[in-house]
Amino acid sequence: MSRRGQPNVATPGRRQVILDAALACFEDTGVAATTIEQIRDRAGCSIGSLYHHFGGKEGVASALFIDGISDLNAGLLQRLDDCSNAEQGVRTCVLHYADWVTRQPELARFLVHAREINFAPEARAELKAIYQRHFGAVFTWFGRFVLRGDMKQLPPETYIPIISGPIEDYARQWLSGRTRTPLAEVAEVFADAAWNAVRAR
Amino acid sequence: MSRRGQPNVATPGRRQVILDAALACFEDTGVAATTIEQIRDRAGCSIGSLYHHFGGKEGVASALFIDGISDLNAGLLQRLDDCSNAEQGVRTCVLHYADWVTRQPELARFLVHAREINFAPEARAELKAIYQRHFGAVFTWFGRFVLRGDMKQLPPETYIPIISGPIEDYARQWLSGRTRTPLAEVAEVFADAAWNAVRAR
DNA sequence: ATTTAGATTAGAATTTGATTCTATAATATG
DNA sequence: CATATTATAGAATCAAATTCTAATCTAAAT
Repeated sequence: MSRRGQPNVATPGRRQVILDAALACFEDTGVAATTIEQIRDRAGCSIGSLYHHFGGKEGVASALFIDGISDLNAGLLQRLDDCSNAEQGVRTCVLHYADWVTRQPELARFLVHAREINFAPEARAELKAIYQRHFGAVFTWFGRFVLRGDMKQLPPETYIPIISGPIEDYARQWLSGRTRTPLAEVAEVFADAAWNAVRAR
Repeated sequence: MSRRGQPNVATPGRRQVILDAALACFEDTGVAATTIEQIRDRAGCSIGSLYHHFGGKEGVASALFIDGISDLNAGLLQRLDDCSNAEQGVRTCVLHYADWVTRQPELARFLVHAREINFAPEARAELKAIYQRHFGAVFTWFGRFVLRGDMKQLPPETYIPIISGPIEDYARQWLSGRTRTPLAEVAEVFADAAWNAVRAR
């Protein structure tokens, strides 16, 4: 017997199961080194199913990446809503990143190390749109404080690196184990540094 | 005729030829997507030769990475020698990085996007040693200015992210084409920001 | 000058992993 | 309940990585 396929019972969450399995594999083995077979095995699905949903490893990675970035971004915008001045806003950018990375280190590790993935054109386009929307909103939020003279006037493309660069760099180190001090313990230092770097004086 | 191998005339520079070919391929196709065959073809060597020298794509990448980092680090230490106060030192860290990336964008692009590579244990150990030596030297250089009270006293592991994080983040954007303004045009802004973030006040 | 050991090169053979393809079953829709 | 669509399975195929053996070169020793 065992002629051909014996598809499973309906598994509506199959997509998410595969994503979770993939993240776990990436965490264990590294993105580059995990094989489709490992993901398939961990997810308990067939090759066919995996390709049906995602079209390959790159597709799985894209989906994971987009989900992660979207969550990170949405959280920041939410917290900015509660801020009422430039300093609070700047500090929130830094602290939110630290919190988010601390809360989901596996996903954060993936996001950080996935920068190099060759996303397909569609995924790239979607990401570009996400970034544009997000940074558009962030700049709108901060714009008034620059105009009002609370923050230095700088070339626009330099604000994000100045404010977020340091905490992201430190997070990368922490996530890869090169540093032990938890993010929470140094986040305030980075928040201070960011504010000192952009405040009008 | 053409029974077996017909090794070439001695090619002492073979190692470097392969490294150059690899960098060119990585630049064209991306690290993940270039195949051994492409590198072999561009280098004009055999598979055997490539594996003999590097043991595979990962080995080629490691060697390239270590060479690049070493050059970057050495350049900084050299330039720090000419600095005589904390502000000069901090600014030099930023400006040197900007210069270096501008001068060899291909290598820089590789370094930045190679973070995710699964280096072999030996390569990892070598890199760790390189970093320890380098950052040891850098901390020695800056230490006196912290003691003297010219710079803020901060958790030691935060200085590098604060000073170098922003320019590295911007460089990553520039290298991947998401930003047009050349590094040289914004480097001073990042140098100012770095100094403002760490100066005693 | 010969011999020998180690380093370097070559490319066929093998292995491993990615991707495609066809068949089967589940689910939804009229 | 017929039909279309979606989801699943896994064998077959394809492509790339890696191994392996043989040939050639280089340099040191005699």
